[in-house]
This record gives sequence, structure tokens and C-alpha cells, in this order.
Amino acid sequence: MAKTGGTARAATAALDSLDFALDRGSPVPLYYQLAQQLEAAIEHGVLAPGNLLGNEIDLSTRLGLSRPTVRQAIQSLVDKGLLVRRRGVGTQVVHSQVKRPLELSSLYDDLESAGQGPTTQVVRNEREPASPDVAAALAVAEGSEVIVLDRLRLTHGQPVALLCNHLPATLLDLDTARLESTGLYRMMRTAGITLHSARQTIGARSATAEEAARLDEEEGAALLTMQRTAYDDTGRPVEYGTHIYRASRYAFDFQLLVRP
Amino acid sequence: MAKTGGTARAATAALDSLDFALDRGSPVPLYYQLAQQLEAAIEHGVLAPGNLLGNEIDLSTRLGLSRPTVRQAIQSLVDKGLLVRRRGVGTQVVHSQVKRPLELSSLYDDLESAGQGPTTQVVRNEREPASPDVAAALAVAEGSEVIVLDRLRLTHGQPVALLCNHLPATLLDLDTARLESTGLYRMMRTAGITLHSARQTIGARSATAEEAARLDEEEGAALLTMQRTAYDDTGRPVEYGTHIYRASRYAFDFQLLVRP
DNA sequence: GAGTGGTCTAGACCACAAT
DNA sequence: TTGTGGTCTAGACCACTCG
Repeated sequence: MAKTGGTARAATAALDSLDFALDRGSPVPLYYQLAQQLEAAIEHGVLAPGNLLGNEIDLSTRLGLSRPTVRQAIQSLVDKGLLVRRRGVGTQVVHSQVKRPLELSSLYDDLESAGQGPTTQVVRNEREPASPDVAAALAVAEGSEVIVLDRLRLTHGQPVALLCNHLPATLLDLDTARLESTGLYRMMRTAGITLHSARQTIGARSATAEEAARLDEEEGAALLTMQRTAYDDTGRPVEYGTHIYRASRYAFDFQLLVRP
Repeated sequence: MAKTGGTARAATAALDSLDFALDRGSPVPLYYQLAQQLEAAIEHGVLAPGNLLGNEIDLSTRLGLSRPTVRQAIQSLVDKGLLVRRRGVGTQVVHSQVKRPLELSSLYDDLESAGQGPTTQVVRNEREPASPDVAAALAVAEGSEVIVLDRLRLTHGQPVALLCNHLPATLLDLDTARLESTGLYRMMRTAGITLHSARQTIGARSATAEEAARLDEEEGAALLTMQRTAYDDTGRPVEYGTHIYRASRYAFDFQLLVRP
């Protein structure tokens, strides 16, 4: 029985009237079903920022779940930054509606190609011996064969970026036509490669005459540069990229979460 | 009993000889003690990349812990990107030794001030009415009082960055002397504010004449720009920063983890 | 078929925060 | 003192991978 005497306690009311539909026959885990429905409730404003979630014991008995299962669902949303737990207080919805985390920032952007807005022209798709820096980044022997990919990214018909990517030659076959229609990222996933982490360095410098010409900028214009090594779920490097963006038309936008 | 017949199985051997010292009297959780010691073993190379960790059941009985506790320890390292779990296979150390994740990239850097290398001069530390963009970022009323902080970051006596930060006026008191010796980040922590997440936009542009003069660059030199809003653990914005870095002396370097 | 991690349960005690 | 989340236990069954 909740204390519904004052307005201060009303924060929990929203959840009381919520009922979650859990399908035990479904292959999707119960904690995940609960997490998704909680997330949806938060996203749709049914659970407003600051709302208390009610204690875990009540919630678990009400849902017919064990407490660890409910905790697992809640924890996943805490990890996403949607909920906050406070010992002795409760679990509440985070105040600022931080939108979609965008997860891998430009990573998907850069590797994708399909989609409405941006298009990508494959300028070069070959194999060549690895230079020292490429070999180091991909953890292969210097001089061993690697895939080199040069692409030009356009939005609204305007050049935005020069993308140069290197991949281990043994990783997959890259058909240029499929590459332009499907995107590198999807082709990697199809080949059973799941990206897991990436290390990025973002800097800036002035455009050379050649870069300026290719990007339709003035010589000396500010460019954003990015170097990235991406790793699969076993920690093996699967992609090394050196990208150049027109600063006048592109910026990196991402969210950081602090792990406690 | 492990099958120690072949060399292929030797991967587990390293762990067998490891013994972990768990202190049940300590206030630090058992799963955390285990996680720290596993991480140390990985860092020191006792557990080499690719090594299997041995199954969770054995590990738990050997350590005198329950399986969920062991799983919690392992999971925390999986989240850090140090371990990989594969159903039907086992848990193994990730191949690439991805160094310290650096977590919040330049966030701590920018907010810190103490330390040997970089120093920070507080150029301005005042309160003023919030401009529209500042008010929006900090979720306060337009025109309400906010703290404005202008700082100059130096390394080796050379200017590196112009840092402009805005904070809600009610958040804390910023003594300039303490600010230069302690750093903004530590002062916020001391005030009970724990950073939780941040939203960043990184771009580039050419230096104006004034910026060039203050940063000891040529006019038109490439600059890195960064805008950030940082949130505490309740999701309230606690800091809004507009920073300018000399691209010739500074780059952002960070690691991204893909959440599965 | 054997071994692995993935999920789930039904309890328990503790530390911390508010009242 | 009461209620909350934080931690921990000792089992269970399932899904997947591999030989």
C-alpha cells in the first residue's frame, strides 16, 4: 500500500497504473522485455524525469519476477543513463532527457553508405602491401597484403569527407558495387564480424591544395581529421581509418558516460 | 581435472596457478575484489590475450564464491572490454591490449588543473546573466545568474587552449586561487557533485586575429572547437563549456565501446 | 553428448538515507 | 526506526558451440 496522502508521493503513481506485458514463452529474456518497456515508458513521458520507480521488491512481486531479474532490467537502464539508483532513496528517472546516445558516434556513419541523405563513392578498392603505420594499427606483418579503400562522402551533392580505410586482406571480400549500396559496416556484420570497440584520435589542420580541390574548399581551410582503429569482439583490429572532414560541413557529436 | 594433454589446452594453465586473495572482512565487495585482481593479472600479462578463463562453475567453487558473484566480477571486466564471453566456448582475454579507456576523454583534462604538466590560468571568474544558449544548455531561466569562467591552458609554458565554462550559480562557490591549484573537477566532487555523462560536439575552424594572438598562432590557423554539456548523476546539467584548442598542439584521443 | 555461458528463482543479510 | 538499494548464496533449466 503506497502512501498516497501528499502530492510529494505522487511521483510513484505513474508506475502503479503501468502494466507490463511479459511473455514467458518468448525467447527474449524477461529482464530485457522489462527493460524495453521501462525505456519506452520513459521515452513516451509516462515516467517523467524525477519519478520514483518504486522499490524493487514490490516491483518484482507485482510482475511475478524475482528480484535479481528486476534488478538486471533496471541495471541495464542505469547503464544507459536513463535511471539513477540511490541507496535508501530509490530508483528514479534521470532529469535531463538525454536523447539517443548515438553510441559509436561517427563510426556507423562512416562505415554506412546506404540511406537517404549521404552517399558514398568508392574511389579506390584494391589490395596492397601494408605500410608501417597500417601494419602496426592492424597488427599484421609489414608488407603483408591489406585492403585499401578510398571513398568520397557526399551530402546533398556536396563533398563532405575523404575516407581512407584499411582492412586485413583475409577479413572479407569487398565488392565495390555492394559496397556503395550496402555500406562497409553492413558487409562486415554479414561476414560475421561484430564491432566491439574503437580507438579514435580527432584533430584539425589546414587543407592542402589537393585536399581543397577534392573537397571543394579553399586552400588553408580548416579540416577535421580522424584516425580510428576498430576492434571486433575478440579484440582483433578489423579496420583502420584515416578520415578528413570539411569542418564547415561536419562536426562530431557524441555522448560520454562515466562509469562509476 | 583439466585436460592437460595438449598444448592447445595450455591456455587455461595460467589461471590455475593464480590464487586470488579474497578478504571477506573488507568492506569492498567480493565481486569487486575479484575483478580488480583479474584486471591486474591481465594488465601484468599473467593472463595473456586469448587465454581462457576457465568455466564459471569451477572458478566459483575454487574461490569459495557463488556463481552469480563470480559472474558479476567477470561481467564488469567484459563491460570494460577486457574479457569476451562466448557461449559454448568460454571466457577469454581480449586480443588487443587496449590500454586505459581514458573514460571521459578530455573531460577530466579540461576540468583538472592540478598536476605536473599542464597549468591553467583563470582569466575571469564572475557571475553574469545567462545568455539564451547558456540558459538552454544549463536548463535555467534566461537572464538568471550563472558563473562564467574563462581560463587559459598552458603546457610547457605554451598556450594550448582557451576554456570558457558556464555553471549554475547555485551549484558551488569558485574561489579563483583554489581553482588554479585544485582544479574545477575536484572542486565539484568535493561539493558532492558526481559527473555522470556529457554531450560533446567537436568541430574545427580557422582562428580569428584575436584568437590567434591569445594562442600564439597565425591568423587563419586551424583550431579544434569543442562544446560540451556535462550532467550529474541525476541528469541535471552542471557545466557548459565552449573550448578552443590549438590543433597544432592538441588532439582528442578516446576509446568507444559498443554496447551489444 | 559434453561443456559452456545465459537466464532465472527465492530466499538472506548488510549499508545507507530519510524520518 | 523504517525503507531502500547493494551484495551474496545455492541451486535450476536452457541455448549454444564444439567434437
